[in-house]
Amino acid sequence: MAAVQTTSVGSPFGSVNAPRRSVLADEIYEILKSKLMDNVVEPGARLSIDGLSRDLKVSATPIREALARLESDGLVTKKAHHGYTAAPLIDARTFEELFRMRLLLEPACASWAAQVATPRQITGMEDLIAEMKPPLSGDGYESYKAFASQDAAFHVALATATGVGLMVETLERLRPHAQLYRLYYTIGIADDTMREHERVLEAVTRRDEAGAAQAMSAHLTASRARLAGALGQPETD
Amino acid sequence: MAAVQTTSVGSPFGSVNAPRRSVLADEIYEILKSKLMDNVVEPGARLSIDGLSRDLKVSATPIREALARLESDGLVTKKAHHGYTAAPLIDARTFEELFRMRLLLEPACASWAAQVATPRQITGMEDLIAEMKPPLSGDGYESYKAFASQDAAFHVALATATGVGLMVETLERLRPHAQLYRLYYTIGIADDTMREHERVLEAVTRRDEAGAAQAMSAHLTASRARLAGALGQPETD
DNA sequence: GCTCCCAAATTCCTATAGGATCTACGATCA
DNA sequence: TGATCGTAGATCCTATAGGAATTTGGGAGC
Repeated sequence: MAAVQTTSVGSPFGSVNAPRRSVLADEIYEILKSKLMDNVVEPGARLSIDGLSRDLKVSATPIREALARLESDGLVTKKAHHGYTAAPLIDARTFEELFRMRLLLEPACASWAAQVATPRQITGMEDLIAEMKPPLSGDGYESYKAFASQDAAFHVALATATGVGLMVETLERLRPHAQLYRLYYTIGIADDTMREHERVLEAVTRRDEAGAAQAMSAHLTASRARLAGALGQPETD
Repeated sequence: MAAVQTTSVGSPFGSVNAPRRSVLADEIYEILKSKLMDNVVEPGARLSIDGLSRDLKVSATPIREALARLESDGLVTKKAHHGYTAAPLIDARTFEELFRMRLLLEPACASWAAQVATPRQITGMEDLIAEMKPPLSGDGYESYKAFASQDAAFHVALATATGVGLMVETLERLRPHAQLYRLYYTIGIADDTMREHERVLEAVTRRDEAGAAQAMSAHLTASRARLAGALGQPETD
């Protein structure tokens, strides 16, 4: 490795000529996390250390380190002497557990946000809702993924507006949207999500804690009902 | 490394002559996790990869991997080119957040357990309460740690009795007792904890969901009040 | 006495090498 | 024909080596 450490053309990480501010293991971690969250790496797929090392043109050391972190994140599973596997697709039990936890956490989250959200945060959430673009009938997979990402962004912004870091961490750890977005594609998207977000935000904006909680409950209950139909169906993509 | 891989006398992991069933990195992870949870490694302490490598008589590779996992677990923090540091002691803000999250999660947890706990699970929790031994005045640090461990065990058993794996994971992720037990030592222990556990369990046993939730709320509120006094005080050990 | 600079030591980070383990395939035997 | 065994190749796991980055200590200058 050259003494001037730049991420130059030809390196595994694109062509930005900038001094390296992070270490390779961190960058590998982000790349792999992104691929896992986006399901570029299919749930259940083998992740070969040597294969990734060849693909990304780095040694196994940062790969191992990144995979170790991702294991603790719950995004991959490891079996000794067998290697790593992407965490499996959500099953019916986990789906129910996930919504059960969300129905416990997120109405409270909305209620807390109704107490303390700043006008700036509220405006930010309005922007997020305005930017949501439900996929049109016949749109490709990517637009469903983008919509799920926008959906997630609203929920994260709401959690952030509570000012309770542990709430943000707890919800992020559940990774609802990364787990659910493939189900969106299967059953299509209704416009209801955006309207439901708006109702949550309206209650937050008028500092109506109970209303915010109730609106979030309604959103999640409806979301669960919408997605549940997709659980038993094979992928259509 | 010999073809017959045994953890023989003289290896870093004690003197049990048994075939190796796990890999070194996993074992290092458990050792370090234990030291961090038990505060054998002080909060805020540097964790030198080379130092640990020398101490544990293994190469840096499994150390790095174990530390990477522990980073994602939230037990250590890493700064590029500086290395790893044990996560700091709980501060007042985190303390408040922690109880806020617990007051959201654990009453619901108790309520769910009241719905579905098996008689066997209830008996198990009774045993856990019976085994709790509050430290006597003048007892050493270790008995406080043991009590905190018993305290934690009851909460974990209750979460397990809900049958909701995500609830168990979510509470484990918060690691309340590992974070709080040093505060127990500072302010001493009242007998109230055991009585409060008993009240929770009585409500669970008679399937009183609301009663279980209320008893858990009361327990956590009292626990918070008991421990809050210790937060601003310097360590006395 | 304080500050700055430089060199040496230490530590972090990654690549490489080698051994252990697993998997797949072909050959042999009953 | 099916089961078993052996071998080769692939992959996982750990140790070691070397370079990069940071820290530490000592000396010089103000």
